[in-house]
Formats: sequence, structure tokens, C-alpha cells
Amino acid sequence: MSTIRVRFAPSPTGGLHLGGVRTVLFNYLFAKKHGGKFILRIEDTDQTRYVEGAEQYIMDCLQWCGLEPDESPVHGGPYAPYRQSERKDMYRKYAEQLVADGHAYYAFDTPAELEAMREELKAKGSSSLQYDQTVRMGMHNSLRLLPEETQQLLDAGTPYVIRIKVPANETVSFTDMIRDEISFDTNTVDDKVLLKADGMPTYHLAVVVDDYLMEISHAFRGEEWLPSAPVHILLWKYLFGLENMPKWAHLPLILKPDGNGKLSKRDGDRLGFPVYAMDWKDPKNGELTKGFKELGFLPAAFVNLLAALGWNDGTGQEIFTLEELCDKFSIDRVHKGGAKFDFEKAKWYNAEWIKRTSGGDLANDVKAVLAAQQIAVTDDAYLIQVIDLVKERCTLLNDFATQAGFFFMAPTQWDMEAVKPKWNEDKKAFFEALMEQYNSLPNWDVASIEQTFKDLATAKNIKPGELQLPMRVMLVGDKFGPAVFEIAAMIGRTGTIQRIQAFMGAL
RNA sequence: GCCGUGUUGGUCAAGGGGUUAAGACGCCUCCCUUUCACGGAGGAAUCACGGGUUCGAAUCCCGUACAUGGUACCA
Repeated sequence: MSTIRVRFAPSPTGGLHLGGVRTVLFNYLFAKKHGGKFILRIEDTDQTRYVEGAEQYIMDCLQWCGLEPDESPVHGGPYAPYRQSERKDMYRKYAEQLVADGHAYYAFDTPAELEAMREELKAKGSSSLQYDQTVRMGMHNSLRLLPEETQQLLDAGTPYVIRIKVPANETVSFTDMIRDEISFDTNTVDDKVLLKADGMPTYHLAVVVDDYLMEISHAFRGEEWLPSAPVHILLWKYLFGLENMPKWAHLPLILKPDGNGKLSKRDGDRLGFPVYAMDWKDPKNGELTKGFKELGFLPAAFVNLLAALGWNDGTGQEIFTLEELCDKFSIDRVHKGGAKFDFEKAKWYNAEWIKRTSGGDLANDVKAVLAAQQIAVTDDAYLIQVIDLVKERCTLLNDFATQAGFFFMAPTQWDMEAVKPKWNEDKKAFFEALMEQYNSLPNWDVASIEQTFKDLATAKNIKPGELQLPMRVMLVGDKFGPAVFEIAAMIGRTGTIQRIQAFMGAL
């Protein structure tokens, strides 16, 4: 068997959507599992929707996810160029060849003429509004025109497109790796444009030509492409031979959590979760779309949750590293049906990954989170201890701001409501005595801190439990965090005493 | 409308002729903890519908419904 080469071909028209990253992921996993290559080609032939910077953004997202391609516009490779716009000349040749072979034709119809055709079909009550075999002989194209008429138009520089001539009464079928046999009646497929008036190919021509030229062996794409598959199959048949065609896999769609439909950027804004891998700022209108990265997701968790959306290994295992995924991924365990995206579950994956990642490995990310709170970390060893102490209560990296922040900065306001109602002179006296005893405590460790606290409480005839909540509020400012004595040990003797004092002063 | 593809708890899903129909998220109860979590033990909740085939159907077949995608000189 020849080398496995899979490819992903995003169009640089905006941010990288969940579905896009998942397609990349499945491409990547399949390639790695079989020792093949993952190729990234850019579909930048849509002049009107092309967005400056989007291509770099895509590369950045893939790098963050750890899914870097083997060949791409930035990585280079033997089949360069990898940008469709730079391969423009290759496509025309094949389009012309199709015309010469009678499988395609020139069409000179203006937008107005196309519109008129659709209006007419609609008026007739026709079941389809397509430019297809039923209408093409009534249109302005080289099929109906005399050869000299066509030549005249061409010579005169009349704008034209090249359309595929879909045959009548044939069945086009192919095997999809996850859906098995799929077939179409050619009478229901339209004469798609292959080469646009501006000389750029449409996706239909470009995928086929590029897949052939780049020797792609397997092609993964979203299910939304299934309806145009017959066009691609026909093209392969006419141009390069079905035996050379890559194997197809059409991935299920990722659906919006509520209501119906494909997950879109809007849903994220509306429901309050990201749908892009990383923040994307649209240069056209300055609009910012939130990304998983900036919200505080770990790339490993992001990849993990994406893999689980439409695939599982059948064992019930939920947490996978990229390496495990590469090893265990199998195309026939990919689902056929679309899956609704569940942000709660997505967060759970991240929490699991935070728990499983060591404090040391988390340190840089947490440092950045704290820096955003104006907290500069100088002692890495201390930071790592803090992280290990609090990470199990963090779902997102940004949670470290509240969960770890008080280890670096004393609270300036306190949850007084939690303390005041039960506060009295006895308790006040307890904490004053406590400060004194802590001040002279020989060893500042969790056991000593706790023992002193409890002994003093007993001596003052107060239940230690009743004093722990006030103590917590003094140290943290609020009612959360690890065990109070752990916190006290961590922030040190002077820190602890100062915080008790500050609170008493503010009371 | 037409064409394609789907349909197991609220969500992700295992299971592909005989199962008490796994597991996970979420939700609820309890335990742990005089904080918040983590962890542990339980609980509620499911085979879209109708016909076949079969001793037996979530599983195979046919319809229907519903969902979703496409129906552009967008990808």
C-alpha cells in the first residue's frame, strides 16, 4: 500500500471553528496512526471572503493544539505551493481538458440570466431550481451555441465560467469510510461551476486537482460536503481515474446545544461559550470571538473533548492524551450522526486535565493568570506548591485567579456576613490570644498551627469548628479554599498574623 | 419542494437478534469536610412511531415522522 497522505484545507475567511479543528484532529490522528503525512493546504480562492491574517491564525491554533502539519504553506514540502491562489494556473488546464473531452462546457450566462432561469423554473412549479441537464440546452453556453459562436464570444473576452456536464441517468456511488456505500442519481445533480469567471477554481475543481497532484490517499471532511461528492467522483472519473481517488470519510456535524442546526459562532456568543480554538478578532469589523485558549482551556483538554465528539474507543475510557488518541483512533468507530455540543462536559474535561497535570507543568499558565490580576510571582517553588494545593478545585485555568490569588495577596475585603452574626467578645479574645501564641510558636507547620488553635479553643471553651470559619474569612476573604491550617502554613507566620490583625481592625 | 444523511435517558454514548440496555456529563439524595471543591455510595431518566421477518427485535427489512446538511461564479 502506498503512503498515507491526508489533508485539511481551510478557507481563510475567519476563525477556526470547533468542527474545523476536529476535522484536523481526525486527519492528524489517522495520519499518525498509520505513519502517514498530514498536509495542510489553504483554500484562499474566495476573493470576496478572504480575511487578512486568518491563515496565520489557523496555523497558530494548530500549533496550540499540538496538531502541526507535516506540509503546509509555512512548513513547506515537496508539493508546494500549498496555497490555492498560488496554484491558480494548474486548474485551468484541467478545466479545459474536461471541455475538450466533452465533460464540461463554457457558460456565458449573466447573473441576470441565471436569476431569470430560476424565476421561470419557480413559476413552472419545477421541483428543482438547478442549472442542470433539464435546462442547460436553453441556456447561454457552448453546448447550445455553434462552435464558431462560442469561439467568437471567447475571442471577444466575454466573461464565462466552465461548468461540469453531468451525465443523465447514471448512478454515481462510492464507499465512505464511515458510512459505507452512498449513491446518487445523476439526474438530481447540477452542472456545478468548476472554474469561475475570475479564473479561480471552485472548491470542486480544486480539491480534485490538488488531491491528485499532492497524492492524497485519504480525505476527511465535514458531512456538509456529502451532497457535492458526486461531482467530485465524476471529476475523478473524467480526469484521473477512479482507482486513484482518495478514500473519503465524511465526519458528522457538531450541532448547537439547544434548538437545532449546525453550531455557529453566533451560538457561542448567545450561550456564553467559545466556538473557536483561540480568540479571533475580525479585522474587518474589529469584532472579537472568544476562544477556548483564552477562556482557560488546556490544549490537551481541548483536543480530548473534540475527539470525544463523534468518536470513542468502545471501552468507556474518557480521558486520552494525544498519543493515546493517535494509537487508538480508528475510523470505523467514528459516529455517523451529528452530536450536540455540551459546554458543561467540555469544562469537565478541562477540570480532569487540570487535576492530572502537575503543578510544575501548570506553572507558566497560572503565572499568566495571576499576572493578569497584578500578581507577580517571584518564587516558583512556592507557586507550584500552591497550584498542587488548589488545582482540584479549578475547572478553568482562570479559576486560579480566585483559588490561588489569596496565597500571594492578603484580602482587602471580607465576607462579613459569614462572620458578624456569630461574632462576640469571646471570639475576639480568642483571636487576640491566638496571634500571641502564633507569634511565639517554635515550628510553623500545619500540625503545630492546628494543635495550637485547637488547644486554645478548648482552653477558652469554644468549639474549634466555630472558629474555623472566621479564621478562613480572615485568611482568604471568603468561604472557599483548602483547609485553613494548610493555608496558614503556606502564607507563613507573619502573613497569617497580619491577616488576622487586618480583619480585626476592619471589623 | 427536491436530493443526501441520520435518529439509544436532558446531553455524549456502549451495545448490531436472547443483556437487570454499560459508562460519562448534568441533575437529586446521602457520606466525607463545621468552607468551597475533590472523592465515595445511591437515585430519577432512554431504544422516535407503525408495520413486517423471527420462537424471540433497541439490534434485520419496509414505510412514516422528525432532525440535519446541500440545493451559489462559498467553502
